[in-house]
Amino acid sequence: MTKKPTDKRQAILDAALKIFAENGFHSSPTSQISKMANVGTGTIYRYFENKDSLINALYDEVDQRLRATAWEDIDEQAPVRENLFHLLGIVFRFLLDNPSDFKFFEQYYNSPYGIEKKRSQEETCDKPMVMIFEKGIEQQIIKDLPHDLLFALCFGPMTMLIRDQLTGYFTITDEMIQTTIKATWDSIRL
Amino acid sequence: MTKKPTDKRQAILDAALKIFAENGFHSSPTSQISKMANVGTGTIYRYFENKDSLINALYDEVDQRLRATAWEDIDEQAPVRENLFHLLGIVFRFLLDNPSDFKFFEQYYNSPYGIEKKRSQEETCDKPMVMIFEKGIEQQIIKDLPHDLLFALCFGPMTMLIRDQLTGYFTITDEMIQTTIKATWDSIRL
Amino acid sequence: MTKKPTDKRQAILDAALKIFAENGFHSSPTSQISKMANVGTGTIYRYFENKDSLINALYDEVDQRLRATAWEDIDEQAPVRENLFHLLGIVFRFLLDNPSDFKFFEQYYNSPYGIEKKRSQEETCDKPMVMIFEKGIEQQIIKDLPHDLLFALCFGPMTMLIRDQLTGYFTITDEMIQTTIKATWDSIRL
Amino acid sequence: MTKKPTDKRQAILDAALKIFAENGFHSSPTSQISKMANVGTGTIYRYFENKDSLINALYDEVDQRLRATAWEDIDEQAPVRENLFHLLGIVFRFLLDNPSDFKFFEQYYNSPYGIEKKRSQEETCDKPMVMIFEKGIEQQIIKDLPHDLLFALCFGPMTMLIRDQLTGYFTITDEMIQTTIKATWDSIRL
DNA sequence: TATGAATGAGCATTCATTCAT
DNA sequence: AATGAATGAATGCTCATTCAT
Repeated sequence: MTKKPTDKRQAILDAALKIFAENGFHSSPTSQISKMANVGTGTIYRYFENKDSLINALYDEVDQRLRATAWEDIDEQAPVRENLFHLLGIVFRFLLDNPSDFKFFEQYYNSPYGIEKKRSQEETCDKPMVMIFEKGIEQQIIKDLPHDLLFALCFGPMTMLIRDQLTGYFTITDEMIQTTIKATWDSIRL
Repeated sequence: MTKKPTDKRQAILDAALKIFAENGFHSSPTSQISKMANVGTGTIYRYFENKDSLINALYDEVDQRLRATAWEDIDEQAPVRENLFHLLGIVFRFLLDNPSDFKFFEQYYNSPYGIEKKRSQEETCDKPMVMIFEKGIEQQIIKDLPHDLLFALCFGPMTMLIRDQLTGYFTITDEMIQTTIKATWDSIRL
Repeated sequence: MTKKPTDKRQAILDAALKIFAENGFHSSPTSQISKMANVGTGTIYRYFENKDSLINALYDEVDQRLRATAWEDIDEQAPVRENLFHLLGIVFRFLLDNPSDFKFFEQYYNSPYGIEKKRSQEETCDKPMVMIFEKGIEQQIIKDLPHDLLFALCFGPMTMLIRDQLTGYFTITDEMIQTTIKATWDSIRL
Repeated sequence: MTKKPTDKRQAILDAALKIFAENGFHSSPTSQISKMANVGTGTIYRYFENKDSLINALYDEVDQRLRATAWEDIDEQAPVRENLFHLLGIVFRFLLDNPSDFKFFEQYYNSPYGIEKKRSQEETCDKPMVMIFEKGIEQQIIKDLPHDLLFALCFGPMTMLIRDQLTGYFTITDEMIQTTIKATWDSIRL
């Protein structure tokens, strides 16, 4: 049984993610990616128009993965607070466990790519967040603030902590995760 | 009155900051920088050993600028809460008013440079933060958490909001700044 | 029939030899070499790690060529004197007929490359020389001197004459070659 | 008492000789030369039109030095053989003791400079050689060969040995010098 | 469909030379 | 006369992309 075409595409994406996360977009020659993916140099161009396309496709994939994770086990009937704690915990854990995804994301946002992409919050991992926010505001549990602000309050601290951990600055414990989520909750609760 | 040698060095740094912020390190040819700085290509290498040196020197300069701003008008005798609100407000405003500084910083941290630099929190804009944290903890006004975590809680949301604004996502109003700071305070207060 | 990959490598070596011999290593841009070889600039770097590698590979090639020539028609059973005259004649002729090889060699030895290479006499064109020397010494036909000295006595005059001829100083006739070899023989014979 | 202008010229020549001998013409920036000579970068251009001029002037100086050495203690009345042995010994020793001069010379001859200069044998260290050759031939002590050939026979072996020694290949002893001169004599004597 | 050799535009960096002081 | 900051042409090398097989 031979590889399905999808396999090559996926191998390229997987290799690209690792290499981009490690070295940055511009220090990651396509030749290195194709080598790690065990495909020919030209093959990348059969699946992606050019390097930029590959980067954007990779963003979409990582974004999908994160979104799927965020939805995981969300019980729409559960209380807002419980859902938020659950979701933040899952995302936190996911990003810590998938540092390449995190690094790629950060790089993407802080580059011309991210600016062009003009992250559309509605399309990211935040459908459930929106649901939680709206329900929380309606129930007068969460401050009535713009979603963007609530979003930044929820993910800003987490993001900064993970970045610090990845630069070797310190180690995040499970307890620290809970403490952070608790503090995050304090910042948005009414 | 003739140009001091510092002028050229500064012209290079200024040009580099703008171009790096706009295009990223790797899409910013030294030739473009020297052109914008109105100096010869070779002149950059009289002031900086190589492009990496320039980037690191630029980081130091921006860091200095931010640190100086953070210390501004801090009255050590004033209440903790007041000092924190003041400081966060100033930093928020500074980063919004100096988007190139912000973009450069973010890029730097999310690149091999930042990882090598291993941000030493004690040396950044946070001497006053440390003071505030310690005093707040001592007075049982602020949660007794690691400084790193408190730091992330203070600057994470702000950072994410500014990034969003710079990607054109929305506009941050003065009222929003105050709201954010208030929420930030809620996340760390006891 | 298509070009074998070796063709491009060889074309690069050939072009490099001519240009190096003419202008010296440092006045021979890789762009000029690639142009004369009818290949793209980057192609050089598919076959050689960098310019230094190219130079060293070229040395190996020229060395091989000379060595092969020196061995040519050597009849191990023939008398020492006959063998020596034959070999010196062949090498003399070869270097006169291949001035690029000669110039390249001289340049190589009088540069940091040659010093690093630390010419290992045993590995150059001199296996047959060693044989001749040892046999001659054993038969008490040749002076019992260090091989290095015998080597210098054999090739020093020849080298200097060829250099003079290449600088346009005068023309070496076949008779001159024979006279030189005869004199060389006189310097080492017992 | 301040430096005479000549001092600076000489300082530049001295520095250039060392640096050229060590690194080759093209790996010896004028800035490095001026630094070692303790003069300003521009100062070189007050004494020499450009780098090429400096190289040629340096050649002339080294050449003068060698010529002066060769003439040293030559007693025109002494026997040809004695004079030749004396002169070769002095030159051999000089070149061994002044490796920078030797290396510079070799580099010069094996470069486009040397070819342009078209070494005029009459102008080098060989006035005394010519005298010796002519007298020797007249007295039927030396083979009646072209001066060029006699010259190559005299200096070829010496040159090759010194080069070998400088590449670290082996060490030349005083005894070796005498042996070499003796062999050289054998090659040109009748 | 897949490959990887070949390409050449693009970039960091060097260094001979100039010229204002 | 002497200086050294400034210059920019020149060069080695990289890497995204193409295309013949």
